[in-house]
Amino acid sequence: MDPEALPNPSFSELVKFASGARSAGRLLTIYARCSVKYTGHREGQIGKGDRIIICKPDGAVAVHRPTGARAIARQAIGSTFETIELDDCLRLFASKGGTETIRVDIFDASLAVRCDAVDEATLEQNQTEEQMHSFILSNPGAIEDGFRILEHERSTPYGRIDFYGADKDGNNVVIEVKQPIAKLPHVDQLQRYLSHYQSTDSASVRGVLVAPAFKNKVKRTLRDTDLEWVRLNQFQKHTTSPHQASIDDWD
Amino acid sequence: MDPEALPNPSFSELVKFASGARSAGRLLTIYARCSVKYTGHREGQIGKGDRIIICKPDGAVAVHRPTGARAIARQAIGSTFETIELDDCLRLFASKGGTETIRVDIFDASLAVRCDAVDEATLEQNQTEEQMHSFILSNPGAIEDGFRILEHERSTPYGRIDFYGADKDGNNVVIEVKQPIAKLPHVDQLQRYLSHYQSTDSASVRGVLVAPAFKNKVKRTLRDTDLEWVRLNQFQKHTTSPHQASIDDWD
DNA sequence: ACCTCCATTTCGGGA
DNA sequence: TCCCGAAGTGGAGGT
Repeated sequence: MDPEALPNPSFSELVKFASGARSAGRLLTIYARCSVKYTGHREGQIGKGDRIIICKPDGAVAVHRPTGARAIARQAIGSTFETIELDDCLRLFASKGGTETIRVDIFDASLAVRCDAVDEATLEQNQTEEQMHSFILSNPGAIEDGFRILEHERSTPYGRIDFYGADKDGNNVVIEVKQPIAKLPHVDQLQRYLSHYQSTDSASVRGVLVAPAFKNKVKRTLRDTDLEWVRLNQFQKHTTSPHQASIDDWD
Repeated sequence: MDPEALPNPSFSELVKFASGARSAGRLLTIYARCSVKYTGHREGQIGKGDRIIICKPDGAVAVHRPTGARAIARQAIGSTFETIELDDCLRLFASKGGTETIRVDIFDASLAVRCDAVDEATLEQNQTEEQMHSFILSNPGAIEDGFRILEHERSTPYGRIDFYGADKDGNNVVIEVKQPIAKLPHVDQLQRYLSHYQSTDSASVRGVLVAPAFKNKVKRTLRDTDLEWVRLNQFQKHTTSPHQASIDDWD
């Protein structure tokens, strides 16, 4: 990654360092006491504190505080980037589309690092809803005996239905799939889809929520509203794993 | 922030450096070629690539790729942290509650940095739902003439209602507030609250969605289901701002 | 101390 | 390009 570190940079050194990183397409990180202000769908600001500012070659910016899993502020991919030296601070400014902006005022920079970074790998995820969809497509009988899929991802004025199908008696069935656990808003979603058919179709349409796990309140609500559920526990997360994950798990 | 940088560390140097950072409550960042694997509600993995690994004193971990506004993997606050030297890699392992784990296998570390970081500032945000709540509390008439608030944040078996009140004719009203724009799931939420009162109360209860903006589909759905909406455009984001934000905006 | 529910934001896919 | 849904964290409040 060939990192260059610049300790205790002056503002003018940092401006040069940053612009060098940008033009070379390098990843830039700055360790500094700074304040942040941003605009966009939301506006917000935060006073001075010690933070790590990451400026990525694709225009994304992330500012991390010393606490919390998430960045305190960020800027989307494709932003353009400026630096300007003011009286008491060095201002980093990134904007996208004119209204989405982030402004980082650096009062005291302790370290700047720029490096190359190549990352071609793609993330693979398990226990996703998409995997449940694939499984159901191949095994419609897992929903119930005789279930047939009529349409996958069917569009309606009230949103896209995961599966539209029919049971062995010819009733139509709306299936909503959830991962990792079905909650109250998911019951609402199923209700919304059903309300479409109940207003347009005369025939009865069944609604089924499919998930590896259900909150108790969800089962009760489903019962109260004449909806059904199917538990596909092969997609359950490993709470009952034979052993806890540990650093020694080899792979 | 008193940063220490350790360029091209060996695995054993890095182990020592990391454990020193941890015991001193310092913020640690590692620039390295690594692969990541995590478990929790979801499981996932990503192959080798150049990334920045941030290990925070509160136990949070974030791994950033050279692209994208978000971290590719993260671990929540309160995790405990181990490092172990294996044959071909240095393994960082953080876990919380036994099932939520992240494992970073470092194959080639280019730089490690540890530093102090103090950040006492609190984030101030505009255009939040909470601000709309305050406004409505002070100006219930903004909902409609004669509207009275009976209860703010009223708990029900189906969730917490933003405002429960009464109109000038004595009808009860359920208010659901949304920022920055009301979407279909928010209509569902309002319906869910209303279904509670429609099953328990004999009197009619009105449902009103309040937001600075509404999707067209939302207005149509509200009309179809005999619900109402109120637009509070003073909380609208500044699309029509007199000037674009720029680096020269002073404050 | 855990659980539940909700606000919030980004990302990806489809229209 | 816009719209919608999936996904994951944090925080507040209740048990």
